[in-house]
Amino acid sequence: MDRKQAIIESATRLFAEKGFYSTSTIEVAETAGVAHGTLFYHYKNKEGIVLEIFRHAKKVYLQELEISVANRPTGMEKIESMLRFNAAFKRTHSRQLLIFLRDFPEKLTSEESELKTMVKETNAQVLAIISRCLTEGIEDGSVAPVDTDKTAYIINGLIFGLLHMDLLSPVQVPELEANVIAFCRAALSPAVPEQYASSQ
Amino acid sequence: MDRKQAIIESATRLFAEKGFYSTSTIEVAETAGVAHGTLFYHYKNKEGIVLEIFRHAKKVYLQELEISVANRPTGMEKIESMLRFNAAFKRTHSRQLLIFLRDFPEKLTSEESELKTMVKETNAQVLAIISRCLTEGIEDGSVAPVDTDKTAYIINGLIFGLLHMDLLSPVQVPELEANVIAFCRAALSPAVPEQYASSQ
Amino acid sequence: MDRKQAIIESATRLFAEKGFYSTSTIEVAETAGVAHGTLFYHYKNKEGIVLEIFRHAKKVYLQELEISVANRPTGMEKIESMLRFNAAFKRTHSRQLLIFLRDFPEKLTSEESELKTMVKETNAQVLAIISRCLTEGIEDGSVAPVDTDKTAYIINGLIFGLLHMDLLSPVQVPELEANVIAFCRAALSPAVPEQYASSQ
Amino acid sequence: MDRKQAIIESATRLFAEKGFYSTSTIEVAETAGVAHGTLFYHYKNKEGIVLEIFRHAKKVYLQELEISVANRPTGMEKIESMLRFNAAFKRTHSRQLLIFLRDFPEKLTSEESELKTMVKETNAQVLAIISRCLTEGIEDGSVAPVDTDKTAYIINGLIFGLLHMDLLSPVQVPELEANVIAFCRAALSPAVPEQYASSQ
DNA sequence: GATGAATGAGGTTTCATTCAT
DNA sequence: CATGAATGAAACCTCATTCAT
Repeated sequence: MDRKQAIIESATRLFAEKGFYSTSTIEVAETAGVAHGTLFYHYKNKEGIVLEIFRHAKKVYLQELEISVANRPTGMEKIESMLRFNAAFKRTHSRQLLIFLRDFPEKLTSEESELKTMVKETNAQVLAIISRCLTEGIEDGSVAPVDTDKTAYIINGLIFGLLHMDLLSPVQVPELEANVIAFCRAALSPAVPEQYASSQ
Repeated sequence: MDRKQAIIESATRLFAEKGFYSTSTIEVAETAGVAHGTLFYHYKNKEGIVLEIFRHAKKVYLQELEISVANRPTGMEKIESMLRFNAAFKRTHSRQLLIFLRDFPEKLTSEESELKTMVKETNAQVLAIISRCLTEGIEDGSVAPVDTDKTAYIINGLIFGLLHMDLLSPVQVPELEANVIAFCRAALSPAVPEQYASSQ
Repeated sequence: MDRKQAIIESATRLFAEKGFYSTSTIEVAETAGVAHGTLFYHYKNKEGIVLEIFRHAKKVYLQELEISVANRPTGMEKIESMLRFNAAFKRTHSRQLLIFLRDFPEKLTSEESELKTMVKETNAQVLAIISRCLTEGIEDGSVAPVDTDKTAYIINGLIFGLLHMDLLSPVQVPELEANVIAFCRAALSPAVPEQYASSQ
Repeated sequence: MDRKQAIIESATRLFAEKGFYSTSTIEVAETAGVAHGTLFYHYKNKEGIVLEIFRHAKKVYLQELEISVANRPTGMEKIESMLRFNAAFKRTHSRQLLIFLRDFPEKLTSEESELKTMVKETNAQVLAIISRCLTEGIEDGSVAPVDTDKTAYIINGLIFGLLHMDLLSPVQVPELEANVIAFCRAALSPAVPEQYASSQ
């Protein structure tokens, strides 16, 4: 039995259920079936455990995000695919996302932690991907000529905000995937519908 | 000087700068120039202090939000005005928003606290306002015939996500106000531009 | 009952008996009859407790050392009086001295602690006092013309070394007070005894 | 490379630099380039490592100390030679002495350890050597008729105290070798200078 | 209304040592 | 001979809250 992996699994579950700060390292050890000290043999810190969780999630997220936008004919379809992927990722990795959204904002403004660096990197890559899709969309005519960088921030904000509402808000959020896609499609489509464009 | 008010002011500043959980009640008392015990004479507990901060911010936010959408001719313009108001509120109440965004996600999924109730109420009201604006917009022709409830969630998510990025994300976010308005306007505008609509 | 004082008294006893590092803060609290947390209300640290012990001992030591050398007619008699005072202080403050000699060498080479500063100051003052006595002794003819600064180091080293042996060495040290005085007197006396000096 | 020796060398360096208690066994192993478990294969425990260091230093010290006093014509010259040797040993074995002076006082008052026995033995031998030199000096007329045992304690205390100041004190200690010799010579010389003694 | 001394539960981390391989 | 994963005891310290004055 791999103790290192058992620790990660217990931690992911407990942190998601009870919160990082409300879960004691003793609980993690007990749930994983290892001695308390074993945690600190394998990971430097309590934070080290959660970093391992995030490192893995980040890697999977970025890899699959890249795949989701590849092999789509137009920029608009790439954006759409990306939105779909995000909705799917929320379903498969809700625990990791929940831990991150709920428990780490605090770290992000204060200390210069490894977490902060990871978030910064992930953010930058995601923004770059969105921006690239928009640029392609503008070139292939599927997207209106918007400021690609700023629009990337907006789409990223939209994804993040909906994720946050879904996982953390005390209000019940309905299924929005189709509507979000329609919303973005409408926002990004060239202003003049094609059937009219030809008549100009 | 009013001790009760001094406590709130110190707390707002310290919680915003250092985080709610990283600020001890003793620090709040010292900064406010009152004895430690005085905090608990005026407020039930540490959370009571932050609740007072939020209660006030909530009241101001909802009042001014209502005002911002009143007296606008069309639904679309109400939405626009609301977006503008949010950007302005972010500037005037960044500390309160920061405390809320950074430090309270934890409470929102776990306990059935007064905070949770407050957030639920505020959320519901904001969603209702947006939804109402959209309905009016559809009626007056300034907004495309969308599902008003779901679109309200989307717009709310967008606002929240951008707010979050701006205040908490380690990446530097550019000024997006005008772009956000353009984005939403494009997303919500009736598909057929007016000049063509008339020719149908 | 003064809890702050009770803590100091228990700590002095326990640290002397068992050593600073082998005494837990819980033990100190229990012995003093206060809650564990009370230690940290009154003192910043475990180290803070021992610093308080030293601060007091330092003050008493330097004050009484000054008194012991005042009002002695010659420099040689001042030195003698100082040696006597040191022997007496060893008897009245053996616990404080023991704690210091046994448990703090470690701190003195590494960190830039308050303890280090205190030791440095005390050392400098003691050296200055000895040096001053020697200078006076040379002027009044009771002390041979030695290098006062270096000799002050030597006498200080002698005092310290004997103290250390007495309190810490596993060998049993006999009563040496009179012999030490004779030794120093011989070392410092002008080379030519007075009865012969006149015949020159 | 000899693992056992590598461990001793790393330990000597680390213990001297960082202190025995602040150096973990894992650090010693890493620095020595051996596995953690290897330490406990070769030495019973952490203390066993330092005992090995001291055993060697003790042996060298006593051997060379004996040599330093042999073949000197008078008792006084033996004492002088011994003082010189101590100053030299301080230079060649500062690390071992530092570890001993700084980190082991604690052990010396409490447990009945092998270390305590070693110190006791060393101490007794050194005192015996000094005492013997003094006796010889008294017999050959180079030393005043002092109580040899007690004076041996005093000289030992002086050597130890100066060593301690030099290696551990936060104050900068000047070069004192010549002065210490002069001090002891003056203290031990027969009171009546020879030119007068003959005239009696 | 205001104080501040006192509490005590709770949490993270360190580390020498063991032992199966 | 040598390893290194695993242990678990022990320690320090923080802090919101209480309550007698």
